[in-house]
Amino acid sequence: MSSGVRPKRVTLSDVAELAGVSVMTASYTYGRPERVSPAMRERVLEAARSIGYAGPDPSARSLRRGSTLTLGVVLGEQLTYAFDDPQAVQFLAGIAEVCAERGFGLTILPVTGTDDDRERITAAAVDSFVVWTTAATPTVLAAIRATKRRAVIHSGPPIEGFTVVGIDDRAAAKAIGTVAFTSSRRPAVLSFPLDHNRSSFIASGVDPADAAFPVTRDRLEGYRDAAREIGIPWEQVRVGVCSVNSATEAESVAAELLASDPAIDAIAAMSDQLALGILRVAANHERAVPADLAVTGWDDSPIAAESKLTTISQSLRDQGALCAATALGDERESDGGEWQLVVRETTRA
Amino acid sequence: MSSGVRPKRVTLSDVAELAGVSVMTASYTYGRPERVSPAMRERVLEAARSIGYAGPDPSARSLRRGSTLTLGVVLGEQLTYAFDDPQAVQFLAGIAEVCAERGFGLTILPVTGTDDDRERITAAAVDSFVVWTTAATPTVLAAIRATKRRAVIHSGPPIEGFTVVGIDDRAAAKAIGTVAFTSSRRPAVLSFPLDHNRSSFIASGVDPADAAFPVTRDRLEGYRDAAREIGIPWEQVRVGVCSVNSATEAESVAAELLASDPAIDAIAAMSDQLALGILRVAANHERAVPADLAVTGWDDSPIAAESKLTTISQSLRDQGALCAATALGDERESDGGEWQLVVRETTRA
DNA sequence: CTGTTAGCGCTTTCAT
DNA sequence: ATGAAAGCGCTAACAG
Repeated sequence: MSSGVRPKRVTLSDVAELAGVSVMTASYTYGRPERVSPAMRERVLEAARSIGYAGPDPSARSLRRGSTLTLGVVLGEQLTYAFDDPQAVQFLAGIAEVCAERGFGLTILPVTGTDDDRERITAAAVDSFVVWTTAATPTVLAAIRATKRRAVIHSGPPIEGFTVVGIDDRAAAKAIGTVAFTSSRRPAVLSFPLDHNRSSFIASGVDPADAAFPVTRDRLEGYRDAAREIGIPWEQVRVGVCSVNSATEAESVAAELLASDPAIDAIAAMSDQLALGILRVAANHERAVPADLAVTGWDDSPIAAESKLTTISQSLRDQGALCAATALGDERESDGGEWQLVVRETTRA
Repeated sequence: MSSGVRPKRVTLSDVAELAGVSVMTASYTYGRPERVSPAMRERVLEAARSIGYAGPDPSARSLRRGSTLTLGVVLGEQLTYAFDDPQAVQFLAGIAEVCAERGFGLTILPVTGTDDDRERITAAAVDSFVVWTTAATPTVLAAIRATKRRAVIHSGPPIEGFTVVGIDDRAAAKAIGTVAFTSSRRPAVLSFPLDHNRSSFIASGVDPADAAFPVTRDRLEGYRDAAREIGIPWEQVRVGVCSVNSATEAESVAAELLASDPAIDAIAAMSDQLALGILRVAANHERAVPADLAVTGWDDSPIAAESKLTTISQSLRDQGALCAATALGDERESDGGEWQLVVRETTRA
């Protein structure tokens, strides 16, 4: 007796009847005001008000129109993680901005890694999708493809059926890797997770192809390019894999990394967060940066500026906006996002 | 010729026809698998696969069922701001968790302060709403009420038609204010914005009733209670209003506050972020904490622990979850969220 | 400017 | 276990 109180929904035809007009006139009052005379319009609205009609039912409208005016954003794993990642949040903010501008709704679709993922995606009442890189599991991609709706994926290699928006991670990694590894004999890398296992570990000669996440893979490839170019075989380069993108996590992995090989004299990290962890470890161990240890980040977040970190600048916010605009039908303007190498004081000249 | 390529949607009846069964059998295959023999089920799914049917159309389903299985979250102003506020993000994460658990979608509804707000809310295909405090403008509340759908608002005083979930801000503010102002002669407050103007300024004897945001109002009232209880008239208590919830902003307002009256020896801040700003200013001005200046925060975020800050502990994440559960129909378990006073080292014994 | 007709794609009865 | 009929609430498409 408490929850099923649906007081027999008020519909457009109730309003029309009360106002003494046809249903269409009532409909036009809401959807095409210009087709209705001001007088009629007022009469209809008055009737609506008097019986508490709040406006056309969204589902009915969507069904009839064939469009929901809503954009779906597929976010990585436990939403928890997504919201804990400042980069993801920025990305989302960019999307939200575009949606608000165009009167589009914004539906969040968490990917948990379970079977429901497929279902949750097919069940989403959205016109198109934006996929955040780390959420791009095969299951998710397949489910989205099956819906035949427009989909944009942020970053990564071309994928059949998806528009990819993002920077060229490999090229950028090569660029910053080259700076990071300048006059280094023992370069190393601090990496994002390779896949959904999210375990942290340290290894040498990690094959980028083993990374399930495209971002991770592309950046590893770029760092490898950089190492090779300065004549260091990739097999000698240690990679510390961090399970999450946080400075705390990076601290422990970086400490372990340096313990595993004290000769390491340069570490390229996949985010400023991670780089910050390295800087803390360096401070604790009295390793001079960049003299004893060169460090680079990625993202040019406020942290980077504070820490004088050499980093890659890309506005996740802008990329979010670009992804949303593309998903909503804009013709893509550029072939990918822009990026800049920002050289500060944590690398050797 | 590029966007209108709708290849004539595949519907359930196409699938049924191809499988040689009635539409209902096909429908049951998706919605009530147990009512269909495994053989039939497989035949239907096979047919679906062969013509690329991805599953029932969400809008049609919602229309028929009378429910969208989606929760709407109304977030404050420019989404930008919402996502920049770690507390809001935590709250959102809590909501997302509950939604994911129950197979509900989650639609974000930004409030921009413009007229579209009303429209965006009525047009949202959601079953119920959760409103983040700072988004609770009269327009928004009216629009939500008009939809007659269930709505939960986080924090603040009772509002007709809404369930309020949250802690008793006034009581908590009085509790922490009392600790903050212990043996203080010149207490002060660092506050959230009073309304959507979002300007920063400093004033004495601010009337809590002037605060449009319920959180701000309730906390000011609590601090006032605390001040009075120790015999200090509220009119003498300076309030520094910060335009945004960030340490940087707090730094500048706190510096100004102390400059305006160097005798200030205690500041109660409405968030740990703000308190952090005060601590920085204290450090810069060589003011010993808590001896020369007592400081309190609010939220017990990681910052608070790091800074040994006396604060109020309330899990925004839990509250998000509680709001979502309530909005989704759970009977409320408690009359409000729990909170604890966490006394650390920034206040005088 | 207003009205008529038709039906979006699905699922809830209520049969069989 | 399967099916036939009816219609959720709305708007496109066409009259008038």
